[in-house]
Amino acid sequence: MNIGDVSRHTGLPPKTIRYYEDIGLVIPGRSDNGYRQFREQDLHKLTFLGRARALGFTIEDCRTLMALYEDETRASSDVKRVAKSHLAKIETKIADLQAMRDTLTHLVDCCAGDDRPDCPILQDLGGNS
Amino acid sequence: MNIGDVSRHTGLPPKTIRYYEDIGLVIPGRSDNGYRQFREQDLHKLTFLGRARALGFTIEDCRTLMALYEDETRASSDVKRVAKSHLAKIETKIADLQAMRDTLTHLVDCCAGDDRPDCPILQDLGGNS
DNA sequence: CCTTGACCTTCCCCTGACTAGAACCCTTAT
DNA sequence: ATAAGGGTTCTAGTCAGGGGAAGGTCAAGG
Repeated sequence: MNIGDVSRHTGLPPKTIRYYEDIGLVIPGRSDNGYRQFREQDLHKLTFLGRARALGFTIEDCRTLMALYEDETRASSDVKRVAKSHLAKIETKIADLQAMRDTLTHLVDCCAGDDRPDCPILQDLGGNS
Repeated sequence: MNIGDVSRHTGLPPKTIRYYEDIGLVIPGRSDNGYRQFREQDLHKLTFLGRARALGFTIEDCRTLMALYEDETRASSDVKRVAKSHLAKIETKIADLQAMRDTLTHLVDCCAGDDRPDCPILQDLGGNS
């Protein structure tokens, strides 16, 4: 299977797949003409990576999760720890963004949005709070 | 005022302040010894930038907002448009993160987290959904 | 006068997770 | 023969700075 087919199967851009090879997440074989040859196993790995990335795991987390995935003797607690740690980061990000959103929403609501220069948004940014 | 004092006043690291000069957001003077000399106006600008960045505006947005801030003939609608556009991006990010959080929370809750290898998190990532 | 330590300068490389583009090779169809 | 549509490698760019080296400057203390 060539990289284009893999791309269509996994939804990952070819560039991304090459990048994943670059950093050692997949190691496809090569045909005589130098083209990457992906097996069912590689495709499975890439799908795994795509899903993990879609859940926001970092590449390093993905590396860890893949290792656990392939380790038949893993403990599910190890997986859970990685996931919970990631979850905590997500919660933090959400809270930060919500704080921004609340402040911004308030400011936007206070701004007339007409052709006059008076603007509570700029006033706030300028320190006149 | 030297960069260290400005850093303490604004809360911005010296590196960040130099970076802002680099990209033309502030243009401090220089003393004879080559040190940057910040005036009240520069300090004010940097405070503005710090607040805008804290609200998640991109550097380019900050550039736009600063220009509007200094333009006495601005229309508040221009400011509001920038803020609303940014707000929309924040809302999108929050929604994305919440979707990740919900999925992850569910998976984490389903995972025993013990020393056995069975793990619904890995099962999901592996495509057995 | 000399040294110490805190400050300042520029310079270049590093981050994450790719993406864009250039220059080139391979295969198949026309 | 050539054109289209794969594939390859390589470099450089993104965003918003951070780390650290090599060196200049300044004020206080011995």
